[in-house]
Amino acid sequence: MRRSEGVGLFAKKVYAYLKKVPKGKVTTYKELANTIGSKAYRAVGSALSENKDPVKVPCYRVVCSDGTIGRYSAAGGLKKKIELLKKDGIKIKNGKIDLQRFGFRF
DNA sequence: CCGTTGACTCTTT
DNA sequence: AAAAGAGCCAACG
Repeated sequence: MRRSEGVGLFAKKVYAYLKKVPKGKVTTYKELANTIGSKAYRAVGSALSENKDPVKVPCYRVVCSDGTIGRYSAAGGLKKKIELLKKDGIKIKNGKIDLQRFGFRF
């Protein structure tokens, strides 16, 4: 029963696709999962929480589908995530992101 | 294999 | 607007 593919094949795909997101843009958990070919929105987030390569995998670039920041377990916490996003050139409005402008579509 | 959990999302109160 | 409920899927014990 190959329930788990080593470290989790699913997570691997998440990392791979996330790396494709251009700088200055963000993606949502839903879009990411959909691109991979699954609807495991939650699994995507869980995979990112494991985040083995924070440098290669900018998890801060992943936000909720409604534009909210979501969560950030890495150093600095949610606050740091917002800072990083702003640094990428993403404008945050009242704690929310304009997915119309910054939401990257695969 | 089953039950619980979770960086989610959608619909209904 | 905010909270609660239902649905979704992968990882873990």
